[in-house]
Amino acid sequence: FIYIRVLRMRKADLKAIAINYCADVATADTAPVLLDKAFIQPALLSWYRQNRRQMPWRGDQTSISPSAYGTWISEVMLQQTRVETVIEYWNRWMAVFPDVKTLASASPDEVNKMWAGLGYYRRAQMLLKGANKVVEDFNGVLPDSTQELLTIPGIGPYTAGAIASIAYDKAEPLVDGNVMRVFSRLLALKLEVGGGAMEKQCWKIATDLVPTESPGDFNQALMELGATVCKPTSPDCANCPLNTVCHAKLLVDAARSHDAANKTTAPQDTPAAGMLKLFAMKRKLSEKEDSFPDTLPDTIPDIEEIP
DNA sequence: AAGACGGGGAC
DNA sequence: GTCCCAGTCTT
Repeated sequence: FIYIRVLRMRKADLKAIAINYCADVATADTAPVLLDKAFIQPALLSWYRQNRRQMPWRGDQTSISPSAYGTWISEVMLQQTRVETVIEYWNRWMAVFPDVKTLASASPDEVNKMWAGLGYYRRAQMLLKGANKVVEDFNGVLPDSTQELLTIPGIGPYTAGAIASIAYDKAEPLVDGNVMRVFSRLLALKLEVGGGAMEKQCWKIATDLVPTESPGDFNQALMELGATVCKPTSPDCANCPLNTVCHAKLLVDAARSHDAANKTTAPQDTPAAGMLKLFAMKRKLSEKEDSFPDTLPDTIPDIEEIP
């Protein structure tokens, strides 16, 4: 793998290597060749088991035992909504609608009442429609294949992957905002953030990366990493289990070492901030023309958008 | 491919 | 005030 080669170089050579390397990654059509699965999978799983947050749908601090139904409810509630907000709603919901059949027999008003304050109210009605479909078409049992899950109202690609992997232990991938951010940094993807190509590439990577063993924990680890370490702003690279194989961090470190060697003033104050600024530079370059400069600029442009 | 859908926390 | 979040459905 390229990064191993780079890490063995003398610091003085890092700048040039980083520039070439950046170009390599940028033009790579398929990211999987750059993935060190043998390292990433166990590292992420190990980190997750020691650092995961407590959530009732994971069986923490609740008498409700984890179920596919409970996972479904949690995943729908979590769409565009923060974990801390969802916890109390999930607990209340599960107390009133403990299983698929109870939910299916509820009225739209009862469902709305339990959803009040969560936002995106269409989700609640979709959940009700979905419960009815599960009762009618799947004998009251949430199916375990992504293909079947996708036929249920309110369940899209992300939620289908989440239920299949987390509740049914299937090696199915999943991609959400967290995963896209983690991948964009881990592999220094030079793709427009939020664009269709970006998302497509991330699904490809996720599919290649998800392990047969503990796929649910792995997928949750990826999201948990994005939520607590590889955050949108000020990522905590020092405590990241993947910081030795992160392409973005490599590039930032190279830029910093270039600054140190040339006695230029590093525009970034922390590795984290530097990473984000370097990415901003990449964005600007890719928008102008699809090429990289011969030398890194002495000052990195202000960030416009964070990957 | 783009727009709608909600409310709350972070900066 | 602005941006973003464990997305999905509908033009």
